Amino acid sequence: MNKSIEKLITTTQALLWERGYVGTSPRAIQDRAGVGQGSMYHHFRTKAELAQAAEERSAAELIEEVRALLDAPGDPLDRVLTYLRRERDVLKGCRIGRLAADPEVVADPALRKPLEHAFGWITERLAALLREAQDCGRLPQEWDAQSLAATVLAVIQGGYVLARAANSPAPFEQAIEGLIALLTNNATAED
Amino acid sequence: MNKSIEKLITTTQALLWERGYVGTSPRAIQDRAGVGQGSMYHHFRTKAELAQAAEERSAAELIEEVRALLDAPGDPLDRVLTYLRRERDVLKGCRIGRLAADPEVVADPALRKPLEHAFGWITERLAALLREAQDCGRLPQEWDAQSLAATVLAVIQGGYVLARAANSPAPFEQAIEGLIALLTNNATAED
DNA sequence: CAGTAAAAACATACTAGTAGGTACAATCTG
DNA sequence: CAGATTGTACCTACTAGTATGTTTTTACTG
Repeated sequence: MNKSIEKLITTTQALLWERGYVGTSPRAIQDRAGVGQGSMYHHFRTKAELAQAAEERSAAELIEEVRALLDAPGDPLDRVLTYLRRERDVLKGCRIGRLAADPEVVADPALRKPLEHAFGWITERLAALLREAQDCGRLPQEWDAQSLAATVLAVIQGGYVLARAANSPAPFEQAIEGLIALLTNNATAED
Repeated sequence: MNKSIEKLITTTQALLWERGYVGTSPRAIQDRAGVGQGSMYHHFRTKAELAQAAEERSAAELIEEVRALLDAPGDPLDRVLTYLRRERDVLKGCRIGRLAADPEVVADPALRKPLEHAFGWITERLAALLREAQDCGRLPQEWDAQSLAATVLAVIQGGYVLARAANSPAPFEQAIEGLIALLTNNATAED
């Protein structure tokens, strides 16, 4: 067990979430982690390398949380709705989506990969559930599950953006409710 | 006409879009604008003051562009769909939404206000059109137009996030197509 | 099992360059 | 020529490290 490495990664995760990649300085990481400069640069050669480790951890944690919700037993569409209504610290935003705003993250393949992986995984998992929902007759067969999955994830990510712009969770909640109305009151609802 | 003021504002608009508030330094603004430090600090007392002017300009421009699209003649729902399919430089993201990621912007009321104003205006305008669409019978009356408007805007903003994370416009386009399917293939479609 | 060698871990000092300004003199412009 | 504008110098603090020295572990030998 290396205590310093662990502390550096969790601290960097927190700072990346709060302030993004450009807004997070090595010094801020060291101070908050209570780890000296020499230590930090011993374990991680650059800020980017440490950020990458932190991103990978955050992506894995997010995937694990979403997997737990979406793998639950029950009706597939209901599980998607549960995921949509999941409790969130809305104004804090998404630990992964936040990083997509940083040009340095998007430009560096190593820094961008964890984002692509997390969002790719969630989209695929949602698409699979939505296809199940189509097979159950709860969604029209002619809809494209893959596109719909992207829509679901986009509403969440966009909801965060609107909420932070308004400094209020209300737009997030409205966006979610609007999507739920769209998903539950569709052409198959009258069967 | 003050040439320096104009150049400073348009340059800051561009830099805020590209790099956000934290990532934009006074020096970078001066260099790209070709304006000296003395000039800049003569016209704008702080970086925040200049950023605010740039944000207000960007918000006004965005509103004007959206207004032009949404005020066009024709069926209200079709106008929303046209807005959704509008051409965009997807990987560049939204000039306003990008700033919601910056904690310093969200924390400062003066810097946050233009975002709240722009998104508030667009949401209201969309909600009005969606209500019209309900009155035309193209959307179910029981849906809440305000929530739906938030959903539409969230899909766009979230689409940008997903696209940048994937370094590809594809997730954006999928999210839009999914939303269009939801909006056009609903319970009233069988009337 | 003591002793030691090597490596891993941590700390301190230093660096060139940038962030976000202030102070003030010089220069336009009406 | 007064007031608006601009250029230059300067400031303190921070960024992203490098360089170097000091402990602390671990691993092996006799």
